[in-house]
Amino acid sequence: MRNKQSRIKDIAKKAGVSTGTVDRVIHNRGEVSPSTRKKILAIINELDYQPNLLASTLASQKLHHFAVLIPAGSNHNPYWEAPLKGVIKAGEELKAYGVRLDIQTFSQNDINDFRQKGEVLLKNKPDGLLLAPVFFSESKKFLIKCQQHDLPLTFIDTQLDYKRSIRFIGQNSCQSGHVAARLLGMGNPKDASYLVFNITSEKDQLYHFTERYKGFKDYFLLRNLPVNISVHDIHTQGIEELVSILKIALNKNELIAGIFVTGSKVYRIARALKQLGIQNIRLLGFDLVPQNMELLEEEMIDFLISQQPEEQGYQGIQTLYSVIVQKQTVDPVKYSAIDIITRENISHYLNCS
Amino acid sequence: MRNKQSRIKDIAKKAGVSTGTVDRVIHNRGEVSPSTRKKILAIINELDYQPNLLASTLASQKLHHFAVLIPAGSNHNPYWEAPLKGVIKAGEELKAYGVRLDIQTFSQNDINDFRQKGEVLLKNKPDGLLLAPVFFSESKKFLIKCQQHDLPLTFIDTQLDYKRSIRFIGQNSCQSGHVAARLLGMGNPKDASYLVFNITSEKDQLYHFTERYKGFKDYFLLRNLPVNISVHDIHTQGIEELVSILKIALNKNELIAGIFVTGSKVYRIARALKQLGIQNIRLLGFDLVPQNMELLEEEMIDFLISQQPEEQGYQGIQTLYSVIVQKQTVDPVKYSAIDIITRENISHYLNCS
DNA sequence: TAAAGTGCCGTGTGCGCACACGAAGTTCAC
DNA sequence: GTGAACTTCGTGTGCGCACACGGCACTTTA
Repeated sequence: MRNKQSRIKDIAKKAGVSTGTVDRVIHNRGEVSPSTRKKILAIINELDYQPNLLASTLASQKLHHFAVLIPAGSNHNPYWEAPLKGVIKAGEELKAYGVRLDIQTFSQNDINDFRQKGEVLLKNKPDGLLLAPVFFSESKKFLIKCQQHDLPLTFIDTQLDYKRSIRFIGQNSCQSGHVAARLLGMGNPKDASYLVFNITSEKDQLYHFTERYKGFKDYFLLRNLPVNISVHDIHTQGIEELVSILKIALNKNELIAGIFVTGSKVYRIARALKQLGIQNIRLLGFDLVPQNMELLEEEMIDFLISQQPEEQGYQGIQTLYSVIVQKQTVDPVKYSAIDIITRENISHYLNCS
Repeated sequence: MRNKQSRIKDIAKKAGVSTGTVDRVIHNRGEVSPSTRKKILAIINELDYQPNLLASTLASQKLHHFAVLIPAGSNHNPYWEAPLKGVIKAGEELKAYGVRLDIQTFSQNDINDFRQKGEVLLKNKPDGLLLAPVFFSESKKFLIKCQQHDLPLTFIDTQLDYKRSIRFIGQNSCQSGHVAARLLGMGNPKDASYLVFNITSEKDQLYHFTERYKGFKDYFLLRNLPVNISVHDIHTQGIEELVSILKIALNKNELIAGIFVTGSKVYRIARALKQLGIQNIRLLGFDLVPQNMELLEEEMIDFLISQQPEEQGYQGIQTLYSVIVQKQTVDPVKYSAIDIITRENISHYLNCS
């Protein structure tokens, strides 16, 4: 048990060759006769040789260049600050391993910005890319260029078809809709009524919105619950439209048991409800952005569903490293946890360090 | 931006001394005149020198010895398999950094086993210890011996008073009781009735049970909800006692809105309910052990609250390393997230790799 | 004044590995 | 049978750091 890790030198001695030859075998650099190669491989296997990563990265002064292309966080939608934080954390950790990040964030409202930043990144010939392809068709075009560079990449948040895709890291949106349905539906009559709001200003997110709604609806369908769901798509910024829709819905005979907001703008519904003086309708939305956290604290929002965005950014970079540098293999899809946040457990989801 | 990390050699050249002198300053090994020392420190500051961890650990062939003393997982209570898994994972990662783990698990029913394993560990003079002090008074005695060795340690699961305590990693049990109350109480009438079960076979866990119950009760108190809570302490193994208690409770006039099990044995209540053919009572308990997961799947259990046990083990070891070896400082308490698990999101909490 | 002691510092070696360079041995053409 | 080309392998150096050793200048002691 106490025998130290075996080194290249040990293998060499045992095989009766020099360390250089062993090294050539390990790195498949040829110039080794088949017989000695076979002998050395056998010994490597026998000793269960694990290369010393420290010494290895220290000696090979290689630099690895990873590009990051994700939306910028804004006051209006600070969500993307979290993945960025994770990316930076991973970057710090991997700095000693010769990893250099080239991070570009683009405005969520500006397709041209996305295109420009993308081109800047590709110019530097990165060894890998972390991409959040929130603009669907523009991302498609961008991926064609990536293909030309034979650039391996990981997706976060949204997944697109790409030949050299290493991994998708993000939420199973349909399943998070299921969770939402359970939390909103719990304890309510079988034929309760629910409101669903898709509140969007940017073009992106549409995919997640529809998938979440699908999951929500299917939950009740699968259980044969004859619920009443009315969906509202909101594109305006003000609160007036929301207030009037809520007013109309509440004036109907049926009881509204819960409100499902398919994205992070749930705080706007909460404010509208506040304005109307309504407290007793269960409200659920997504993402731990400050506005939501505040209203969760006030109990105007009952549940938030989060997807560990910081972890996604972190894993995105770590995955690039372990696959591109360490040549490991990973599952092509990694779904993030669907965290259920209430006023009572929110504190544990804040400093994820 | 493209300047490489500065090295000891750079500092030496800039200060007009040799690398040996710089090294002596960095490691406070004396034998340096105050004036050159000051000069070197200034340059280190100016260049924002960060030692290359790879080279550093590679050169100093130090071995660090960490001991681990936690309960063994059993068929009866497999919970502790999870922290162990985390411990082992951290051990693998730190192997290259010269960390060696000495892991001892003890039977949860056998105080003597705990004592013996503890003595074995101390004999090897570890540099640090990860301890789960589930036996209260015996752990106290053990800590006195640790004190004599001036042994730094991290606690997981339960915290005790100890001078050289580095960190406690575990759940805020009171707060998890709050979460339980919200999930069980949601949508129920103000004066609903709840059953609470403390199911214990071992002596441990008592602390968590009472804290969780306290949090549960306080939730309703704080909101002035005149709920009706009846508590049952269970020490038997069979299902009969549970069935009869449930029968009696259900025959009363009041409606039972939810059942709160303060520990991981919630599956036993679920089985009793199943036997009685009762479906519509909300049931909540703790920990992702296989029995519970199965019944969550069947929707006999509505919620499980988990505390990231694998992460706790992992963090416990990582903390030892960063504090003892890397001389970093950490908060004395690190509460784990209070995960809310339902049938719909359980899959994301299984393979935490 | 020589010997012994002290403060301060430079040099050299090695950690395990990557990789360049060059030295043997072998094959082949003429 | 001689040189060229190729195959196969060993040696040496350096990555950034830790640490042992020894050396120089100066002071103290007899």
